[in-house]
Amino acid sequence: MSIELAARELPTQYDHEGAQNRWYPFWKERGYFHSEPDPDRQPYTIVIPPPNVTGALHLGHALNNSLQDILIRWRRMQGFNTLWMPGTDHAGIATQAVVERRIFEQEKKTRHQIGRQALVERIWAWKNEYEARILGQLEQLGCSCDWQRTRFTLDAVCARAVRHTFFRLFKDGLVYRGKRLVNWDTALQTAVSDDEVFHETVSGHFWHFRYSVIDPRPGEPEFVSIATTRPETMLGDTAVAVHPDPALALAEAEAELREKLAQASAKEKPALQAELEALAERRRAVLPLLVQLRDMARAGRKVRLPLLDREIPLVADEWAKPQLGSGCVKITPAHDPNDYLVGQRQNLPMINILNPDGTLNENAGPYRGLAIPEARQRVVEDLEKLGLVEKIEDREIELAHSDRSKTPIEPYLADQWFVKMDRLAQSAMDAVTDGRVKIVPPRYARGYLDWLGEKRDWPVSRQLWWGHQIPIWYAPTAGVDDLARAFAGRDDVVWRRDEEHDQWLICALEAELSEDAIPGHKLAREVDVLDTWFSSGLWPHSTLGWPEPTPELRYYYPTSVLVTNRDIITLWVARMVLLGLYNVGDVPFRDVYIHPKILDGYGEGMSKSKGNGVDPLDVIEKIGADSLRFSLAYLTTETQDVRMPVEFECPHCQALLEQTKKNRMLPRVECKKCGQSFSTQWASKPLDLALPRGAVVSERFELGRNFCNKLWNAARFALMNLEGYVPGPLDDDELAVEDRWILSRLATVTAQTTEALEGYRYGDAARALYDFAWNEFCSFYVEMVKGRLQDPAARTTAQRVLAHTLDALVRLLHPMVPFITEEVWQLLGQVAGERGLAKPDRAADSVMIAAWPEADGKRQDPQIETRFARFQEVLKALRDIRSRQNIPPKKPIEFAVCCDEATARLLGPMEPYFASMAGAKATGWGPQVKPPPSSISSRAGSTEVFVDMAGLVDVDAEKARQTKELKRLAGAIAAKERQLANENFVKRAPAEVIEKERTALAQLKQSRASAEAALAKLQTARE
RNA sequence: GGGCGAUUAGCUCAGUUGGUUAGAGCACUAGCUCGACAAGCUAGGGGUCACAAGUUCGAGUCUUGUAUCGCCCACCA
Repeated sequence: MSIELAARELPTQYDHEGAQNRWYPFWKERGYFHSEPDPDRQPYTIVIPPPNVTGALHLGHALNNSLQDILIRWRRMQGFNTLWMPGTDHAGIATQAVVERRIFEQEKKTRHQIGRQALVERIWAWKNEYEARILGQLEQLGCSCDWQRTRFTLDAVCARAVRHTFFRLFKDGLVYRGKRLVNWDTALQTAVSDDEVFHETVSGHFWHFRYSVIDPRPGEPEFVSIATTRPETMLGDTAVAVHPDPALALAEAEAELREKLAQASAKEKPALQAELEALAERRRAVLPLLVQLRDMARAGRKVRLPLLDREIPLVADEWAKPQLGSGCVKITPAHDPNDYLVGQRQNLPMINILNPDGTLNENAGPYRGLAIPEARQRVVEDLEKLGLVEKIEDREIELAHSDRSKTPIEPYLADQWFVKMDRLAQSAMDAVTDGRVKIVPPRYARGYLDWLGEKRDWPVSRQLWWGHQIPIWYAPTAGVDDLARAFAGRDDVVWRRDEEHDQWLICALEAELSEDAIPGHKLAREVDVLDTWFSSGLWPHSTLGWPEPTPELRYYYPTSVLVTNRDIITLWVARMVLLGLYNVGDVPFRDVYIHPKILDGYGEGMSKSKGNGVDPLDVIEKIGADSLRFSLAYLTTETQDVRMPVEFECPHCQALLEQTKKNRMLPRVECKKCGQSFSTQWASKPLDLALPRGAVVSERFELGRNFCNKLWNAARFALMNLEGYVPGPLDDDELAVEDRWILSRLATVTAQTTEALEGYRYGDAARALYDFAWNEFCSFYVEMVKGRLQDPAARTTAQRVLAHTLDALVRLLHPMVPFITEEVWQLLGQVAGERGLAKPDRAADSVMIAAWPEADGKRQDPQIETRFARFQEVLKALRDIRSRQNIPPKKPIEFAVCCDEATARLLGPMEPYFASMAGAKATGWGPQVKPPPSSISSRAGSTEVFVDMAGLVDVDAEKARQTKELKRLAGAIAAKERQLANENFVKRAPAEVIEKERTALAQLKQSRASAEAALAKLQTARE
């Protein structure tokens, strides 16, 4: 069969599924993804932000990984030795919470009923399932990861890095154990970090209580008033605070308010005014009392804590704001972050009243054993009986909730492990400040520096079962000599005194210490595990084999770029920088590229916990990974997040159903149009899964789909026309005008694409290629070359340029659309195995390993591009006239162009193309051209195109158009004349700008004259 | 409360050092099955560039303020 016939049999629609199934295994089998250190080549390395194994990937991940793959594929083609390190994150608390919830739903068992070992086994099973799914999704996306190096943050290699890091930190005194107030999740019974807490407004109350002053002297108040939103915490009160200088504090508050008032808008003023008056009133009414209480506090006076009958001191502390409430505040150091600070400052006892499960402990006296809500109710009732409740207000409260269990957070005093941040944080700040790590876009550096600048110690222990167990053993009874004897000669064991608990802390590097490692004493293993960011913070070097000085570590580290989103700049990026510097002595990556976020149709970020994450799987199945990837790249611009409204496609009637907030995560949906139900990507129960599957799609991906299809058909055209292709050097003298033009454009676009990718400007690169491929290659080059492909004399050169241009285009597009470009590359290889202009070469076995095109500056030809611009203008004018006058597409027309000599010379060689592309025959061009007696005109820049109508004119339509045009011109001329009449403009604007404006005005006037003439002629024609 | 970003066509978004009366995709209208492509081709309609003031010969672009939306951080006994 001839090549042409074979090509004709290719489907007119790109078969994405076939290409994906063909080429991914092909690449993988040939080892293209794999990288080995090679000192002769320059490395280019990316470590994947390891996705959590909590669930399947969504479109946000699809974006993140597409962008990485684009960089990796592009750099690979540029000749770098590229490594893309894949893997997944155990995601400690998140994964454990998901699995615990699942077990509770299905078996009604808590983790304590199941036990540590069994639960961990269940989580491993979950991890295996989702890891496989996630890695499969990455493959479907086309990611060219080095799968042989796949890591998991909890695997043996990463575990070893964790042990070594912790050991070093412990040895250097950078990790310590201490009591701190933590966010306690009473459901999961673990501390959670600030980042795992969200606030929700709930309606609650504000209770005002009285504590009686002990032995009030004459003139002294008998009570102090305090207020709280959590009455039960009063059981843990250890003081009542009043401001040390209430007068000054009030004055300052007033001054501040006045300043605000001075700058406030009229709308805000009344409220501020009222506030100011209230403050003045307070100064009169409350201040004396506060001063008195302050003096009492200084004298060491006490109040009686009701219910528990405890004496607690009055203290003077700035935390008590005289402008708020009664001006006095109860202090519960063990259950409130601010009170905790007061407790530290004032040396107050810290009384913990809670058990880990959220019930009250023995410190709560008679309330012991009650859960918080009951305790709250009882405390209020009992205080009411004592007449100590002043009033109860309704109030909206921003209540902290755990992100994981969705239950309220209790501030809770617990022993935790911390990493000292001062030195480490500083090192990470310096790395960004001095440019060793470059954050793109640069505005994100600020948040990073601010956050690190606080240098808050990092709480790293979690009371979980899923994670890296902290390698610490407690020796409460042993003495320092026992330790020295037991671990004599071992440099893999270090110990440190824990004064607070009067015990030794022992850290072992890799060995597990047995209970009786110290003869005569019992060791207890720390049961807590490390924060998940501890192990992911090591990711860039742990995956490369650290602490071993592996060839990989030496060669690939520091990695080239980290591609991630802004949510985890502090949590993760900052930790990687400081731990990388600490462990390896160098930054983990040169660049950090922060990409946009994918938002759902309601502007909310996609996340697994919110449930609005859309699995890209439906999109890939429906329109292919290439379409998805190209669309995402096209949408990746610098400042704008990507809003991605999605729809369900009913499998019964193909209706598109909007994804609403309500239905967005439902396992089954009922079609509004046909009434039948279908399952969605969230289905998990057999009953739902049995239904036909409705895909989640978004019309926003049609851009990519249409583009891929356009590319596919351009390739089909080329293949159909490469019969008899003979490779050979190109003779520049034989190049037609369209050849020179497309080669010029190709050189420019190649440079633009490369430049855009270098600056992580994906959207620019995608746009440049989209416009070139569609509007230049397809719409003009292919159309213009058709004639020569039928002409035996011109065919060879035309084929060579066509094959070369397609070849280059496919290469440029490969990083974004890997599958279709490979498909085309392989097909092209069959008919044109050797390609290239000056000296054709055998094409690479795969476009994936083909060389990235270099912009050939010598091919850039401004003159030919100007010629094309003129040509395109005239062509558009002709088509415009044809369309407006309803001249049938096939009816030949004749036209003349009135223009200057230079333009005439440019247009001359284009004559045949007017015939082939607009069915129009030129009768003349130049300044001498006179309009035919019956003609329609259209202006294009400085030229005017006349089409000989010979009785075809639709007079009314044309008159309307010319009138409208005249109006537009009048406006434009007026604007220009105004500008040119402005003395300042003429005086100050650069000469070239003025000249440009003058020329433009002259042109506009000329256009107006011809429009008037045309209109006049139409009037006559009518009569 | 502090910080960051946004506001341009019905929708989703581009718009470079300030320089013709502002562009794309989708949607819409009209016409096209001509040997690459109807997921297409050709043409068209559609915008007071959020608002106000300022700088400038000239502002979508720079400055200030206002409004609205989103995100991050902190805090609210």
